[in-house]
Amino acid sequence: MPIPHPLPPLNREFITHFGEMGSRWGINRTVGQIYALLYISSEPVNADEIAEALDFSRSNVSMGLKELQAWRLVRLRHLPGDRREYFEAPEDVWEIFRVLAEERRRREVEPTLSMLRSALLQDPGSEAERHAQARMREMHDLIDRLMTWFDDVQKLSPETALQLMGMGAKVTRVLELKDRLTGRTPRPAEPAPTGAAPAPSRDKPKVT
Amino acid sequence: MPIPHPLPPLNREFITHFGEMGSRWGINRTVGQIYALLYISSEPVNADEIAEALDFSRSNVSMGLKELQAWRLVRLRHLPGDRREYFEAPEDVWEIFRVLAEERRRREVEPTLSMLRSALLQDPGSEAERHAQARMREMHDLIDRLMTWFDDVQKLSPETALQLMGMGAKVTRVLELKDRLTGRTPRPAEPAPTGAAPAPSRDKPKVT
DNA sequence: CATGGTTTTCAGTAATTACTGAAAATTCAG
DNA sequence: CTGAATTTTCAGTAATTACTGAAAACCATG
Repeated sequence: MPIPHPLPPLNREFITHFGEMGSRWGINRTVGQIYALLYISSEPVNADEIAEALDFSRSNVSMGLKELQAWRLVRLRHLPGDRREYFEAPEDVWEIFRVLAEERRRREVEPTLSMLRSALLQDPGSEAERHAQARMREMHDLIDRLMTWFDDVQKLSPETALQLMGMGAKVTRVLELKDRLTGRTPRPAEPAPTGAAPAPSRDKPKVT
Repeated sequence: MPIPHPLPPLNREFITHFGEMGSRWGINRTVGQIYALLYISSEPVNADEIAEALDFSRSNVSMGLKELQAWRLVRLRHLPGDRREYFEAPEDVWEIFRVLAEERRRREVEPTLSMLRSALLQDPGSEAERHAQARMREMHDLIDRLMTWFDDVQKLSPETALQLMGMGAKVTRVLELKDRLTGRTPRPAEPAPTGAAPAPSRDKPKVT
């Protein structure tokens, strides 16, 4: 079943919206639209169909697909008896979200962490630099924690991850209980590793 | 203590990097740089100092600051005996992260959810629309869950939130245990509310 | 309420980013 | 191999976004 032309209003609306959103998140509008189209299609789509449906030039579509492949967001398929390449988005939305986050991390977060780490190794030649470093350390530590946490969640199966989120604030009761048992009141920014605590902090080499 | 001019190399490097990063996340480069400057400054800074330090026109700085205020990322201060306005970033990185996320949610995520919800209410006039709707529902549900979860975390104190993340995968042991107790093996995408389960799923009106 | 200091606005321009068509490269069936 | 089908590249151009200087608006003080 080919892509209807023109696109039905619902599909059109979705695609337009995601083009818009893409551009707000630093992804170019046409790439966003192409992905939206793939996402809502019930079967793989080839480049010509995309160009037709969205009224982009063939070369624009080619570039967009290249970009999406670089982001590992599309699967490439070949239909028997057809030389053209067909593209599709993963079935599972959570998978898409995961890959997107992974890729952004690789491209943007990791370089930022490196930059911060290297800045923290230099010795400050002035008060301005000393203070800047202190701030950078705070930022580094937050990002680092967020990433470690994200690693953990990422390893979970989609179901477990969603379930975990479903628990939300509930989980904190465990923490409150733990705090009461180990007899301290939540205060310091540092997890303050309590010897007897059931969840000793991870021993990532901490830049200090 | 005024901003040194030219900026010391460490500070310069940090600022440049964040300008770059900003643009990759859909925030214009100069706004990113201005914020980086504020972030690493040990005291409030006025617009002229920013223009001087970064070599931007005064009007460009004015627009950048306006933007940052709209994002609620800067505090405005007045120093006694000085008519000019001084700006500063919050002390706490987690607070910055939180506000940023909140604001992006308000501006981009909520409109997307609305769009999806409204699309899901229409009745599909074709098979293409019917399938598109099914995909939209999946996306809606994922975003909705992520947001509910984020709400919960956001309510936590910074310390507790970081602590929670520090636990990471550990938390899942609780889930595994619970699954074993309630005698099911993680499988369905839906949390499948078990009557006796300690954490019954939230009852947000589900678009269906 | 006039004045100098300060911030904001905005039309014009510069810089960047996106898009296109034509041509080159690739791929594969015969 | 050859050539038709398909995809990619890329130089040129269009569209968008960012930035500036000059002027307007604002505002605290004498």
